[in-house]
Amino acid sequence: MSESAPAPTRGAATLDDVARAAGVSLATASRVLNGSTRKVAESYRERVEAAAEQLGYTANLSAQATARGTSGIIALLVADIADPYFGQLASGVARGADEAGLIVTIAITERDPQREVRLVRALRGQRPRGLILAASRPDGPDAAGLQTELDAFAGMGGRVVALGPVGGDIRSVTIDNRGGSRALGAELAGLGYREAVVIGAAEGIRTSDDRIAGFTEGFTSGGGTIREVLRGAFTRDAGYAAAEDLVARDLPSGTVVFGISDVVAIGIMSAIRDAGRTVGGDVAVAGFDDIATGRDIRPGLTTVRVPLEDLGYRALHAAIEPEWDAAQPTAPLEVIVRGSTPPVR
Amino acid sequence: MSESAPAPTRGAATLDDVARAAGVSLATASRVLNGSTRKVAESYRERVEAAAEQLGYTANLSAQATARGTSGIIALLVADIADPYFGQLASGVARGADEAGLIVTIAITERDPQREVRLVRALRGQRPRGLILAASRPDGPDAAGLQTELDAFAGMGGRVVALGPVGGDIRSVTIDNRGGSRALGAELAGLGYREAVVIGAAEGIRTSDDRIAGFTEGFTSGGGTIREVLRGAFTRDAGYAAAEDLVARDLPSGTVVFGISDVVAIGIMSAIRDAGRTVGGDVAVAGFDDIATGRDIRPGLTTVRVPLEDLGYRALHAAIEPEWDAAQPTAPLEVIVRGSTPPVR
DNA sequence: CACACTAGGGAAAGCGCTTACCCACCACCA
DNA sequence: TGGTGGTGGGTAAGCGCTTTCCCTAGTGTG
Repeated sequence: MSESAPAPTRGAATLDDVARAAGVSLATASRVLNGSTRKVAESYRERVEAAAEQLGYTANLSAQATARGTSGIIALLVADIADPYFGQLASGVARGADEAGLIVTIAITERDPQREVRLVRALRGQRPRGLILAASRPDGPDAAGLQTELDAFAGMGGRVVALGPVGGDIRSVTIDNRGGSRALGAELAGLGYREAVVIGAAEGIRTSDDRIAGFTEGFTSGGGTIREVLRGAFTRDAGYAAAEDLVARDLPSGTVVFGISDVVAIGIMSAIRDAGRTVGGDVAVAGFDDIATGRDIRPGLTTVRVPLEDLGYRALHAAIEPEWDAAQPTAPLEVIVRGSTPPVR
Repeated sequence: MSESAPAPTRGAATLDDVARAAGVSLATASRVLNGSTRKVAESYRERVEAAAEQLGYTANLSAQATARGTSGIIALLVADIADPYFGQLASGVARGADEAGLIVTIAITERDPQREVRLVRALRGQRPRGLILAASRPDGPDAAGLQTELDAFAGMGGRVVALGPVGGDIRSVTIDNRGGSRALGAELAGLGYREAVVIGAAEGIRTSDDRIAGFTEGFTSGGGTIREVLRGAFTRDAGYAAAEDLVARDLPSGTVVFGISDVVAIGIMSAIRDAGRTVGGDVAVAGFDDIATGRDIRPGLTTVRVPLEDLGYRALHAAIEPEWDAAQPTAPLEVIVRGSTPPVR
């Protein structure tokens, strides 16, 4: 009688164990279990499969990667995985990777450019097939160091994909930040708003700059005025702090505050309320991204819908597809007006 | 003069390249760069380090894992990374892993038990040092299959850590779901509520069952009555759907609805509002977990604070520490009363 | 019936590392 | 001056796979 427990006594079953159990050579076992162009006779195939099943064999991916010289790994670099923006993005990446039979490893930059450089270097050790950079990087002093690492990465055969436009021959998945916020600005002007304050991230961060520029274009061409542009970061707390300051100084009723992202906008809303003002009729607020939360807060947050999950999915594909159409249709953005920006009566 | 560009022309620099460039043996280079108990003379060390730097060498982790027979990888299994609950948890895991110099790979179960089993098996291929199961699994029909995979995993030398109590010799990081919700129930009864409806996940899901039981104890012992327990899942949409149904049928003003988790509670709040009712004075709502969003919605969501980030961090340590005190002090839970459950006047 | 071919299994040479194990060399001591 | 231990570098044997070659059979052809 044969053992029915698939448990090898010590350690994991190796291909060698399987081959021995099936009474075939290592080569044949490999061909059957881990794919090959070579055909294997049905009778052998069955024996190998049975043995593998019996031993609970799973190929050792590290060894496989060493032997093949390439590794089914996709590395994903995000600023903060607890942030819903990155969460949704990661979700799309994970889905795509799963479909393609790839594994995703994740690393957190904590928005620290130096840390980002270190992480890219460390991740290189895995010899990933692709590296997806979702962390927004300023084009600051560490950009050179990053570029060096990315070059090394690419020189190693890995593909780098960035979210947002970048220089070099790096593939990137972009959204029309400028156009989206222009449409938002225009829409708000159309609703009757005439005064706006923008709360953005630090100058030099491309996404932030683009959104600010677009919003300004749209809002002013619709007849509005940008009273002020404050700088913070892409976080809820930065939005809160900036808005707190704003309210304390001077924030006339009827003003609309544009937070560079929904996360920021949500912080802004809280600050406004904590200061005893109300969001909507008194102070209007708008964001960008359309994270899930925006739907559930009251009033609902006016924003620009970004297909984040889809973006992650596309980034994954940009990382694995041999050919890549750089001029690929960028996902359409859509302005979503909710209660946080009621029409000015 | 020496090259200043650290770019190897083709492929990544190997340890062999470094050794050759430094004029030392492979063994010495390995000892210098990748740690060893053996000492290496300063002069050699310097030469090796210079060569490595010069070539932009980074150890190939796959090869290292194959040779060492162990892999600095921690696998994390979550139901949905876009869900803030798992996002915060993952954040803690990532932080701990980073501190320990480990890499985390993430996989998404999509709450599908069969998929979970498949994923555990696939993840085994990486021969991870540890596997953290954060997906809530029902003790359903697939439990046996999962257990088999987990045993195989453990038999391979990997450590399995589950969030929430489990059988077997699996380490687990738990929180006092029952005690927390008991306290919440008591608190709500103390605020004057007398009628409650609970919206939980499917029967058999431990976390849900514990929270329901605890809440029931606390609320009834405070003089309240549980009118009804509805079943859904740990998602916003499930909460929404259940509450929608509830409101349509019959939901007297003054009732408090306890959502098994904040995510569910947030769905409940939206459904209540979309039905034209108001949250707070009319229908009260409470949740569990204290995800970040709960702070920013209005009224604020009454909940039980769970240190999610910390939980993830502890799970990571449970996975890597050789010794593990199962009876470790479980993080204290704290009831947080916010505007969604005003005192009954 | 001899002669190409064409499967298709197996032996063995890697892949990039780690790590016994061996050994030359240099004190140090009696 | 001849042991006798450290030190510390190098050699080579793996780790678990993949893949190139080689080689034996089986097949079809004139």
